[in-house]
Amino acid sequence: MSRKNGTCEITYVHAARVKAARRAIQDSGSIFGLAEIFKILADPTRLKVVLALAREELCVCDIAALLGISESAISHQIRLLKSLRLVKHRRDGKMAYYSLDDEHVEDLIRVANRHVEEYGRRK
Amino acid sequence: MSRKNGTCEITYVHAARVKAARRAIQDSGSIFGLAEIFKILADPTRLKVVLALAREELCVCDIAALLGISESAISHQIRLLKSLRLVKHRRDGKMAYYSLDDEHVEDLIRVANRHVEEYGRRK
DNA sequence: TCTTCATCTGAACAATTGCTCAATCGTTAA
DNA sequence: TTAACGATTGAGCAATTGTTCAGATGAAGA
Repeated sequence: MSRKNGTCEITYVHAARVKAARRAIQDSGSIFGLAEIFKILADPTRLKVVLALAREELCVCDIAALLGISESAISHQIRLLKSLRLVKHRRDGKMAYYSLDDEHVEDLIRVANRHVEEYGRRK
Repeated sequence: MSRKNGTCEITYVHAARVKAARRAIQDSGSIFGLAEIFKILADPTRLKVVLALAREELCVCDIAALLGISESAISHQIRLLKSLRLVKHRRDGKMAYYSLDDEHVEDLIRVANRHVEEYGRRK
């Protein structure tokens, strides 16, 4: 247990616990990748787009009208969703049709919803 | 189907689909609440804190040392985690011990990890 | 009491984010 | 080729975010 000038008297107050915790972090895959997938679902607009595309194949135009946001904004967001492979697209003439391309995202939203409901209940 | 000057010729190109999509969005609970829970997991530091606390009860000092970040930063982040009731604390003299206070978060991380692995595999 | 130390807080900062605007691309039809 | 139009892109912006710094708070021991 080494010293760390100024701050905590001892670097690790509970060395064994810290070691186990470090293990837990290392064992859980790519932290950065995890944060990335949560980050993309962390915005209400993107979340709505994902929910909409989980149900129906839609064009940018429809999504923009549905959410009351510019087509440009939707296009920007869809680009992000595509970069994480959450969404796939199909071209048909001038239009591009988007749909969900991931079987885990809906599970993710379902589980998150359970937390939200639980949180509200025990407030 | 009304007109929307300048942009899309018709507000909804596919009215029926848009209606179903709107339903899907409305049915899925509180979008804002969902985004909030995803947002709190969207940062690598907080994710590490959550993973660590899921395994071991730790003090701010330990977490800061473990992650190589200032105790102040950890304290700020833990405050956020407490505000969403993901983390609970216990006082013992001068020290405060934190631990996970949510049974859904680990599931959430598990499902997200599945996506990350899947994404990597089919790259 | 006074000091120490773990923790917390608020201000400030750089970095990031989500949007709008304007311009451009790519496909279709005249 | 030209015009129309859905979609895309990049610049610019206001707002938000994660961190550091300095100071405050609160509990334990001298």
